[in-house]
Amino acid sequence: MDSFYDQGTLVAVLTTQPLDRLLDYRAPEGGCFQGAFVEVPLGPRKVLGVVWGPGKGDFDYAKVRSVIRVLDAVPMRDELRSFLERAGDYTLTPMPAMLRLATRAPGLGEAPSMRRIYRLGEGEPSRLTDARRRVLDVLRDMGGLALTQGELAEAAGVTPSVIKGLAKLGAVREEDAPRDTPFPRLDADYGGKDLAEDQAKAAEALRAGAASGRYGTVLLKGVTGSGKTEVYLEAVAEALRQGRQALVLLPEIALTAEFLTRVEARFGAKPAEWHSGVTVTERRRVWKQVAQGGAQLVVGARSSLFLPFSDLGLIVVDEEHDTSYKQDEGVLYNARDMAVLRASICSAQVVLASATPSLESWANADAGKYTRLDLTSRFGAAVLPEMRSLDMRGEDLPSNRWVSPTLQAAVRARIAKGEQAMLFLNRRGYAPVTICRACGHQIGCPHCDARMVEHRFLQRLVCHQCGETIPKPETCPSCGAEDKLAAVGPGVERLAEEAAALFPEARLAVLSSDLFGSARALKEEIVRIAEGGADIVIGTQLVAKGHNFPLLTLVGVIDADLGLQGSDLRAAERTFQLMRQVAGRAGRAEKPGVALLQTYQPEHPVIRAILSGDEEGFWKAEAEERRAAGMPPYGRLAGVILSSTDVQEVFDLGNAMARQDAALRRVGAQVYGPAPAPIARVRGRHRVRLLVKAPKGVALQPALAEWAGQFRLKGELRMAIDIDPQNFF
DNA sequence: AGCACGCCGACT
DNA sequence: GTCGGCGTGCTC
Repeated sequence: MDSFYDQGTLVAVLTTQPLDRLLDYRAPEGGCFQGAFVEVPLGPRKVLGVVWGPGKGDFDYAKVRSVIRVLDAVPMRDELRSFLERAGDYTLTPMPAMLRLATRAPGLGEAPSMRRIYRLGEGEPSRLTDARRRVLDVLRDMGGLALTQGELAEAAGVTPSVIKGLAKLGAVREEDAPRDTPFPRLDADYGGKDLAEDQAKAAEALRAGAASGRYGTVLLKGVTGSGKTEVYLEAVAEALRQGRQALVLLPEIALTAEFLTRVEARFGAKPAEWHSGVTVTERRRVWKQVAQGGAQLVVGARSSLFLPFSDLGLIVVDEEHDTSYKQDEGVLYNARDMAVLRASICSAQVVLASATPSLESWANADAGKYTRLDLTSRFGAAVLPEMRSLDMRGEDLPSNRWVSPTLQAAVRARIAKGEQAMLFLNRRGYAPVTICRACGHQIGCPHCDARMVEHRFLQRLVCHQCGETIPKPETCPSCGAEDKLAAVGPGVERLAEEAAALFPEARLAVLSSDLFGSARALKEEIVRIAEGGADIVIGTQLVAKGHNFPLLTLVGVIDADLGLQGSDLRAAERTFQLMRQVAGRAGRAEKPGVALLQTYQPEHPVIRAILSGDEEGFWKAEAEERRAAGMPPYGRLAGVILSSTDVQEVFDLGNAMARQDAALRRVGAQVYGPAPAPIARVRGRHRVRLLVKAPKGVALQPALAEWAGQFRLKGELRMAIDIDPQNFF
């Protein structure tokens, strides 16, 4: 049970201000509970804080100030407090920053705001006009439910003055109701579907886990279209039956709309939604209702892991391999790992769902830490696509053309049958490089070391690193030559241009994240395509993320080699996941699909693993390589990124850090670098990277903290420590 | 994060 | 002599 502190006793308060320790305050009038959200004086300001525990009493008692007030919010539970502490320890993030993650709700402490609502009253209007009757009819149809003035006026087709008039007569009742209302109850037994045999088996295992009331992690592996979602929704249903809350994490906001519809079909109502696209009032409602138990299910982005659940019993991480679960700015955490941590603290179940699990999760299942459930058969009549490589060394293709004759013929055959074909290229824009044919100059970003990517659609050059855009120059910025700038290499926009020339009668649709102003527009386009509104779909990574295109029977992967090269230790794994997912697009409904992979290295182990469908073989080989190299998940890595506007400064600090590494050597860790980070300049800041590699099982974080703590950061210098780095830039 | 204190260069 | 640059330190 949470402790209570009487008025005047010392309490230690964690604030959202970047202080490196807790501060003592006197408990306010009326006392406060541990975990209470409070407003405290800090110098001349009032700041947000949480009562973290008893005061230490090591500060001059006369100088200790009082908590100003306890905010109107459910006190933070012990479970969330210890989650924040352990997540902060793990990621080496200062506690104030962790608290900020957990308090990202505007007006969190304000008294519940009210709004005026209208329901049917007792009185009879003296004169029943047409407009007045419509209003009363609407309210009668609501069966006692109340509406806001705006809602009522619109539903009845009247102006607000009609409602005001009825209110005066007592025919409708005016009331004040809290704005932050609970979410509609979800019915665990509302719309269950018939499950295929292996789905039913997996669902039963998940239900048993959710009913156990204990911690456990399940890796739910199922090929695209095997019905993973239906299966894990059964785990959600069980958590709801147990009276506990559930959280479903999705990697991409664009996927939530489709998912919400499925939840509604299964549980009869929409769940709470939490991501950057949600309005501020709705965010506050979600935050408060999650704490009060008025939200049973939250669907959200990684930040929803830090919501103040009153009794969280299940966390689903959908597409658990997705790299966007790793935050790469601000607090660097991996939502997949943090989900497991939070679940272990609050005795919840975790479901990691993926068609192509990360090597980490595969290894954890292999080692027996996670339970593994496999869905093998695809739902309905669909079967896995047939996959073949197209050896580009044998294809006759002019330069600046990327669709091989073999692929062209395959596309034509599909269109002729009234089916859809997809051309996949994981490169946004028109051309990745703009080069001057006179002097060889490549146009780069003025602030970063990245090349500017031509976006013909926008008629500009765009830096994919910092977002800088410039109009496409007429003359070479280096030698001044006119009309010599050439677009080199393919992007989806250019691929679309080529496809339009190759297949003039076909209807094309291009799916690239930067062609849509909003998630809604993108969603509409996806629906249009799914309904047969296009013959050829041209897309980037976006298309690999779980949309259902029933008419699609051919996927052509334009450059299967993209991503195989490079120094990224996960390049092979990523390529494997991406290729399998894209290939999984083909033939999800009744029509069997074919996936054709254009490659210059058909004998590459990754390409061969994809084609042979020997996933276990791929994982085992990849795991063996990582084990031999002492790399994650069989060893530990941490990245240190130093940045400054001054190049010399960053390298000086990097070298000093590499030299004074005694704290690291003591635990058997090694430092590599400093090296220019792969993108050595971002938004005008020079970046240098050090990599720390340690054996598995050593206490790496304390050693890193001691090591990094030796160095004082002056002026513009910044240091970010990235535990378990995913992106190697 | 803010804000105050404090120690060195160009102004009335 | 003083106004102000931002480096350093403190906030219960």
